[in-house]
Amino acid sequence: MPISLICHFGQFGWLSPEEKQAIRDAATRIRSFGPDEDLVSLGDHPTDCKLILSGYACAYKLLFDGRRQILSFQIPGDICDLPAFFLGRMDHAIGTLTSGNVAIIPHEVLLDLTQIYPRIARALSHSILVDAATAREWMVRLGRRTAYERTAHLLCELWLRLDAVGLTQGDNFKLPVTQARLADALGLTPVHVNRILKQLRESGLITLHGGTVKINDWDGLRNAGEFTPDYLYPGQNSRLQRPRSRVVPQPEPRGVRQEA
Amino acid sequence: MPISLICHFGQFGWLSPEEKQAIRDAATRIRSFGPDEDLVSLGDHPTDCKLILSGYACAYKLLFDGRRQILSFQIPGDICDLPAFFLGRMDHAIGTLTSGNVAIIPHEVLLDLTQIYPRIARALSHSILVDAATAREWMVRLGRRTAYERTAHLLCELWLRLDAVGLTQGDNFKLPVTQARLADALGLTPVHVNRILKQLRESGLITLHGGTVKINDWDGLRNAGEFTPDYLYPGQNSRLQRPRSRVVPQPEPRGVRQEA
DNA sequence: CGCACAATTGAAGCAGCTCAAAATAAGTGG
DNA sequence: CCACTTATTTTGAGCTGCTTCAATTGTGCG
Repeated sequence: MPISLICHFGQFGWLSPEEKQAIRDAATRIRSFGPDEDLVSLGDHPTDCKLILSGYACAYKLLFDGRRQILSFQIPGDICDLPAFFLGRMDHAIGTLTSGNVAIIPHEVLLDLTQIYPRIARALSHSILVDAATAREWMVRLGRRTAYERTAHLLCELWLRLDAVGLTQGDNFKLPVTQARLADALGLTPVHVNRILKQLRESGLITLHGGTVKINDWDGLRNAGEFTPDYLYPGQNSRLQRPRSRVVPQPEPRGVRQEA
Repeated sequence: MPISLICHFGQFGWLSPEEKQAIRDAATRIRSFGPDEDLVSLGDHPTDCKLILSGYACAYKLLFDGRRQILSFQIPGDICDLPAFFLGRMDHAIGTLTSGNVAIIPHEVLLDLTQIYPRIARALSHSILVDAATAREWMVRLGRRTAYERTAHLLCELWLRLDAVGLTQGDNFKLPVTQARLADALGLTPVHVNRILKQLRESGLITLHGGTVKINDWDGLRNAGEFTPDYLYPGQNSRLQRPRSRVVPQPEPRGVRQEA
């Protein structure tokens, strides 16, 4: 993906051309990544932000014995290590799911941007808050939904998020994610994910072939997962709509360092 | 709890006396609540924030058939509906667990405060980000830990959070929460929570009587839950330490309204 | 073609659930 | 302060959704 397209996605969708150009200029370089590597590791104190241009990543945490929980999927347009911009330290890791590339934006440059362009600060704030809302729904999914409901729900969420950044083709979307990784996201085993996907196929709700998901029956899938998209704040997250947040974060004056 | 104590807790622990007084003055009134009522409902567009002074509440979401997932516990010092200050709308509900009371702070007053006192803006921002980090650990708990591990982990977290606001007595803390509510937090059934608590008791890790938890074996409990407290950012969350965040949110100029 | 990884299927086990009842605690009105 | 009511905790027994273990089939790629 060319750098000129950096700001066509996600939370930057509703910025002005000037603001988008400022973000493009802020990217000091592009870094490509392969599948299954860590973009950011647990405990890191990054000094830059990574804006995903292409490819998919995920936020995750590990237990000592290797169990892994995926906390969110990171798609083009997402700044995958934005929490560390505010908190200074990563309390989780960011792993890639496919190959792709990211734009590197130094924290200090982003800081300046937020001071010059309040709407950019607003975009970052909004991203943090919508991520938190998505995490809340993720908790409900893990804690109180059956495997079948969970899977249906996640597929709905993925379609909607991908559609917001123009990465769907009608009812289809690419899901270049192994069933083992879906399992890590859903809190299930890979074997069971396989069986559930089979059920969803046999129910006629979806079709799966070659890493592409086709949603055949939107109402059915939405119903199966009891999916309501309000938590994604679609009216604001989408590039089709302008922001209406009343309140947003802005950076403080420089100089205070995070962590001893 | 008298209003003079409002700011002794939680994210306000490290503000200056002047800033604390400003928050005290911002509370237009105190409202008391009983157990098991909604402080804020799903879909609300609150115009004020509710700072818990005493008692316990929780954030939760319901499924249509009544299944409930508790997303976080809200303790004295927490502003339970802070996300709505930024996003305008509640994507979840806040229910009380005990009786208690809250200080009501109108959004517009809080907005002014954040503009006058950047450190207050920083405190709010920090609260949002630590809540998000806590949610990440909550997801791991729900998705990848066994019932025994989950319960041990949650008890560790609760002790630490309560201790940060001075609500522990040594290794003891009051947990005025029914097992059914613990179950909603842990993604389990009440019956199973009961059995797990029995196991924790019989392992000698905790003692339970009359709504009071005593942690007999900190190492054992920490180990059982594989608990590492870094996600709570204890160095900053505690009133014992001053903030070091580099970047914080501040409000934008007034006038832009949230939601159509 | 053949290697490595992913998807699929089967069979058996178990963690946690459901249903049901008893014991204990907590209110509550007299 | 007691008797009565109601909620909560506790325990048992059986069940099931998901897991574990293991083997087979399919698939992308050098």
